[in-house]
Amino acid sequence: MSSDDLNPTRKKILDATWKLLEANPARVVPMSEIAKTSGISRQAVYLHFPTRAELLIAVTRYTGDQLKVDELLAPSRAAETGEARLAAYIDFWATFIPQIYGVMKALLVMRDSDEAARAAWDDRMAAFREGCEAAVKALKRDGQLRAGLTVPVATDLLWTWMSVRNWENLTIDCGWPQSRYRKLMQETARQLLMA
Amino acid sequence: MSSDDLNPTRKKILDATWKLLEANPARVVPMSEIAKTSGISRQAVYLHFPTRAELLIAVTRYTGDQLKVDELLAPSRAAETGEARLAAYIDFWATFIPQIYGVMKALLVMRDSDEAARAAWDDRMAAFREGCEAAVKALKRDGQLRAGLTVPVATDLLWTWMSVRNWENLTIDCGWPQSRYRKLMQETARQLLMA
DNA sequence: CCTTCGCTTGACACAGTGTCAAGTTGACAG
DNA sequence: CTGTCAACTTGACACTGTGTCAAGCGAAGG
Repeated sequence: MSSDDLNPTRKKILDATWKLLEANPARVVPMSEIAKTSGISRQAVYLHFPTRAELLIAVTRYTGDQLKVDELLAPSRAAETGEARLAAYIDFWATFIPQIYGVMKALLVMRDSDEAARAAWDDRMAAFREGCEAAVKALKRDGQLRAGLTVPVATDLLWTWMSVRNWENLTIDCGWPQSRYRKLMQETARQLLMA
Repeated sequence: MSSDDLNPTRKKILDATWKLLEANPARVVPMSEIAKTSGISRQAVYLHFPTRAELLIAVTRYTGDQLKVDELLAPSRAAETGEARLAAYIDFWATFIPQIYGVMKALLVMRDSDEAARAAWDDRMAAFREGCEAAVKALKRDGQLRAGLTVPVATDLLWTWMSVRNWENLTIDCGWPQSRYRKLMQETARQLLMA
């Protein structure tokens, strides 16, 4: 869908932005630097993306398309049991986060000061949340959901526990290798949600 | 200790900043607004706090002093069993976070762009982490720590799970009332850490 | 040949941080 | 009473970054 926007200049900008954000997720990359890296004038960037927020949002969609999210999600969707679905979803997410972290972080930083960025972030998070909810519902269906947990509350828990910020906290701040993150997320999500 | 800095102008600035941050945690409050609210010229603020980061750091210390953290921590420190210590610590934290959220959020926003803010945040978080570690060690001592968890890993888990960002996520984004947050933190921390 | 589209160049307004210099005011010491 | 000093004020400035505007340029296509 959004891959139709294959305008070469636009693509150059998106690629440059992605690259810069991935290289330095914490820093707020100025538009001038994005322009320079794209090999394009600063104004041309504004011609394609009227504001910084719109550029970030477009990059978010772009990375999603490039990474073929739907394919990565297939195993989770195909899972028979709730338990398997949860495991597959966590696996997907643990693979996915590191690849989009730079872009998501940039969006997250803007979220506090920009309405459009907030909406874009919330939209992405809502999609992620749906995945969590589907897993939780599958658990519930199989009678595996821990006593005392309703579907929405369990979804909140899972969604929060697997959030980008927690990934950041555990891998970047605590220095966990990706493998440990993956393993412990599997284990702890079970502890949190299952009977 | 830092309460000795009872210089009235300084205090006015700290109070105004605290108030403004608490009133609107997300927004980046400009120095000019802090000055106006303090009833003082913008330059005078810079006379007391050379940079925005130093002001935020001072406010963080100030709020800690005002809220008598040590007193609030007493029940946790006095706990006999590991389980009681964990429960008391979570209780402390669930009471404490909402009161410092505005200030911590401001520090968190600056953390990504300012070295001093990063250091201040990390310092506060290290203190919080020590509390987590003490609780985890008490659990370990009592043989209550879940099999397969080492003290540092369990500390990372607890610390991450109880983080300011997760509080923000659950109460502000998910809309949980404070009571539910407290109750579920107690419950889930057990699930995560205990045998 | 002339238009139009996509881009460039260079200017500008605006907000916010941090700096600087000169002036005011009030307290306190001699 | 006078002089001094510290704390504060006023008003300017430089700098960075966003977003806007207007004029120009070059190549593709009617």
